[in-house]
Amino acid sequence: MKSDKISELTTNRMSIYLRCLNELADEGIRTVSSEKIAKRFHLNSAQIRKDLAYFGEFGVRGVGYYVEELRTHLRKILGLNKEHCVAIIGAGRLGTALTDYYGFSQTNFSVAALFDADQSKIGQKVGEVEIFDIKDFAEVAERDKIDVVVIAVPAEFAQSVLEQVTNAGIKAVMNFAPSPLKVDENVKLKTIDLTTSLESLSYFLAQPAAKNGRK
Amino acid sequence: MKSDKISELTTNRMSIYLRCLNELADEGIRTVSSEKIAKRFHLNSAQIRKDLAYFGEFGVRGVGYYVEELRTHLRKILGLNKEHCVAIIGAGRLGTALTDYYGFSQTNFSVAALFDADQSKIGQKVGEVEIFDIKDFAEVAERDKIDVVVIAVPAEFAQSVLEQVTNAGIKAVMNFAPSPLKVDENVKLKTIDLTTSLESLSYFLAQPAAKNGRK
DNA sequence: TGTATAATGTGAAAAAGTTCTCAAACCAAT
DNA sequence: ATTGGTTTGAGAACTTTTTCACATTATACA
Repeated sequence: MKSDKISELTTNRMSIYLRCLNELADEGIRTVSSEKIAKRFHLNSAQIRKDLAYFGEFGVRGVGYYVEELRTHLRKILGLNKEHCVAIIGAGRLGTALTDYYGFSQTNFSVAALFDADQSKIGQKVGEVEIFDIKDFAEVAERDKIDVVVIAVPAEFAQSVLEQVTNAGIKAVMNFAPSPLKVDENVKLKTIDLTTSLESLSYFLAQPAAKNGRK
Repeated sequence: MKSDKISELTTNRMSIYLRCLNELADEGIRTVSSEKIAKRFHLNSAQIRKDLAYFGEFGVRGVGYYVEELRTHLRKILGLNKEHCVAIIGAGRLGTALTDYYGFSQTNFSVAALFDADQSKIGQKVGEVEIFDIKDFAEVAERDKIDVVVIAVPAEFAQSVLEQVTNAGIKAVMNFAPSPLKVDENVKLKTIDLTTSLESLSYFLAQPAAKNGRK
């Protein structure tokens, strides 16, 4: 274990491993080898071992990993041993859909508040979640202990929203706006760029190899 | 130019470059250097040049790139010189939100159809887009020339939906289900895993360095 | 025409990420 | 105990990706 600087590729995989272990645990499996995980979930066993080893010696040689024990470690590592409160900025189609999506899921994330600039929306509710004026973000975020923000506003507003929430002390932001955002290095920004993803599919279809969409 | 095998990292960036060029073009800028693009959009100029050079010699030494010309090249490379018809499987919150999201945008992608298994939804419309029975996918996809599919169904149904659409000849799939899917190698699958993204933010918050969400 | 400045395209170096390999450690059975 | 079969953890080897450095080509202006 020498958790010097762990790459995002590794931490993303940790999340995947946790999901795999949850499935194994549900089936009552008590121990599992990296090889078995790899086979079943189409992963690479050496990579699983290497990733896990960054964080500690969780396995037992000749045996493998104890499923419950490893789950506990992974949850701890991923900071899932505490609740996270999410605010979504932008109460449009995407923002409201995400409100439900996350609220639904039995994870450690719960959507505590929605924000918008459109006065006609403010005060309304999406399920249990109230829509607040974006102007009041700092105040509401403080009160509701928001620690994660999702940006679901049009591209042209994304940068200013980002600045507003980081100024209010938010350190983790997930951005859906197709816009290149500049952010302080002590803040973690994760951009999910649907346009780029779609265009990357389009690129694939345009290659001669992919004999195109319809057969 | 030696487009042997271009990495997905490169093609994703091509999409970003196109977006940057669109912005420059809107401002009436005619030529631009890789250095100027890099400065303005927080990118790396060497990488821009290297990425572009995989596809051809688009620049002029001492001058830079002609904005309009490069845009045309990028659109062609990304297969954006033709319309793409998208089908979304799963008419839940996320699926319907995406229907609007893409429909809205002035891109080359238009959502032609929604699919669901829930009989009560079939026949209804989301905006202009009708909801069909997933059983009829092959038929409707053929008729509407669907070439891209978005999977927005619960994780447990994702694999079977994927198989159904690839059997119908679909070659490009974007998946929102947090599920490790197995796919034929002549099909391009792009998974957007919101759970993993959130947990990666959670990991960051759990690090001592990030002195946590609320200040 | 010649000189100075600008900026590409590319080979080489560096950095980052993945896979291989195997000694060490564990378990079960004799 | 000893042997044989497993499986981890980690160094080494390999692959991929990014960054550097600069020869080459273009423009502008004296």
